[in-house]
Amino acid sequence: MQPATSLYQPEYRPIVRPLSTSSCHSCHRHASCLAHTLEGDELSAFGSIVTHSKKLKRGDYLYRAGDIFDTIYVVRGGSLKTFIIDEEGREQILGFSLQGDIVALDGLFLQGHRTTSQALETTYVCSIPLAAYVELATKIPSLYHELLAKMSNRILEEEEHTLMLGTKSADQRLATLLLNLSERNAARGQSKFELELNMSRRDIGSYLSAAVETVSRIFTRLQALDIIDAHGKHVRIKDINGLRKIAT
Amino acid sequence: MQPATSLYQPEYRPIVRPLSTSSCHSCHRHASCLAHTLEGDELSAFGSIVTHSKKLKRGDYLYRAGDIFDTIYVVRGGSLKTFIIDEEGREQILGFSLQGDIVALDGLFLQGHRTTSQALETTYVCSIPLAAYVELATKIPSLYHELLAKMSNRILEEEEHTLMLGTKSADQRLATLLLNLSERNAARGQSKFELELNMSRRDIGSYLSAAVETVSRIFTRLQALDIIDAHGKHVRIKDINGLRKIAT
DNA sequence: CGTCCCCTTGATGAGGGTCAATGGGCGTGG
DNA sequence: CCACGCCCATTGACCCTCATCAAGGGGACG
Repeated sequence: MQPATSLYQPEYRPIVRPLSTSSCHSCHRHASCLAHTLEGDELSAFGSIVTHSKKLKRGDYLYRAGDIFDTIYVVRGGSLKTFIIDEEGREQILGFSLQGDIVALDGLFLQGHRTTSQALETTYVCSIPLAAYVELATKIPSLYHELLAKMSNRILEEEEHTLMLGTKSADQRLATLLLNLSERNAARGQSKFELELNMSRRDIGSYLSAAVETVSRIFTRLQALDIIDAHGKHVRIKDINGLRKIAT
Repeated sequence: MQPATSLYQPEYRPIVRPLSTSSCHSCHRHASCLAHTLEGDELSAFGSIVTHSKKLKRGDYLYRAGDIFDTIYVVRGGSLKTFIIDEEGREQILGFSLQGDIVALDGLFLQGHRTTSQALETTYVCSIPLAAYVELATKIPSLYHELLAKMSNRILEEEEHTLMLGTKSADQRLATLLLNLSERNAARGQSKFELELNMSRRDIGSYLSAAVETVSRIFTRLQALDIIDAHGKHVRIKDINGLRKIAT
């Protein structure tokens, strides 16, 4: 397996969908957004409290531990990593947020953010001020339900993450992550087999609770088994069933 | 360190508070309950939708994976373990719920429970039907906020769990768990130094992602260091600062 | 009273962490 | 525009933490 190189030209280019205008009406992503049950006036009201397309460059923070929690974000394009740091400075990546994901659900109504969220590439988000959301929700109760459902789902996600860390070997964990990213790609109408890993190997290691070296070795191993084809950030899944077998 | 024995008579007995009557008004625990901001009529209205003191015996299930999600529970007394099982039957304990804890926040408004919750001892819970809660919340919006805050907190808890699993050694993890249980005891007005571990060593191992044998050995080690005094389920913390040092 | 599970302890080995070294890309500043 | 320094990714060597296997004692429960 080669190291990443800028000389390598992948045949594959991710589909870049046009960014929506500033209206929620025209946003083709609102099926995954908090607004997905809304129509007409309600959608307009919702749209009017949303700030569209805040832009982050790679490395920019969406929010940081200690920040006041006053905004919910929806990823419009790009990706983020969210992590938490303990008293000794040890860092644990909790998840990667892709297009359509809701970010920043911990700390709601509490003392502020405990986690930090950072862009992995140029990223666009919609910002929904919490106060306005809550006020609107008193008129449109389904907004409360949406938020509760998203949070419930976030709990489930983190529980699955714990399950993975607690019960699977490093190989299984990496395979599981690749499959997860593949599924999320597919759910967004993109390729199941072509992944752009904008996070570093170190980030992947942190998410999986494995050392960078271990991650690197497993990539090499998967490549040797002809299950994936990895060139730096770009990974092609060549044998998804083989990958599933390893993930189990 | 001795194995658990029924002949051993601990000097310590947990404080058993009297169970509340069927009214939320007289419940001294509602500071930690979803009702904690309510007073007067609102509290009465809340109380009227709650079924008080459902009783579970050790081993009984509060709910199981696959069950429809229609009720939120608050632990009134006793304790529960909540776990998740993967496709291969591997089990991961996600947490232990003590008096005052809200149980069953994953699966809300989704397809049902993914996890299973089981009593570790004789346990009493209040049951709050979700539909009635939501209806009442449209009149008392603070109920929505309470629930959102609890869920947000649950996300944070699980994130801290992930952080612990990902960054700490087995010794650190067990010490961290003991300190956590100690703090939660203290928050409920009970002893910081006397713990009743109603879960098995295997359960502790699962929660910490460690083998039973490892857990047992660490208990022995902590005992040898004169940091704890463990007799089966009963554990006395003799040197909480020593324990903190190990947990770091 | 037998069976099963829980807890503990010992012996052994493997999975994966750590250390070290190499090569390449990229951002910064001169 | 180039050079330097830094970070990223990979690979090899080594070793430590912890899982696994095995065995024994004790209690709970039918």
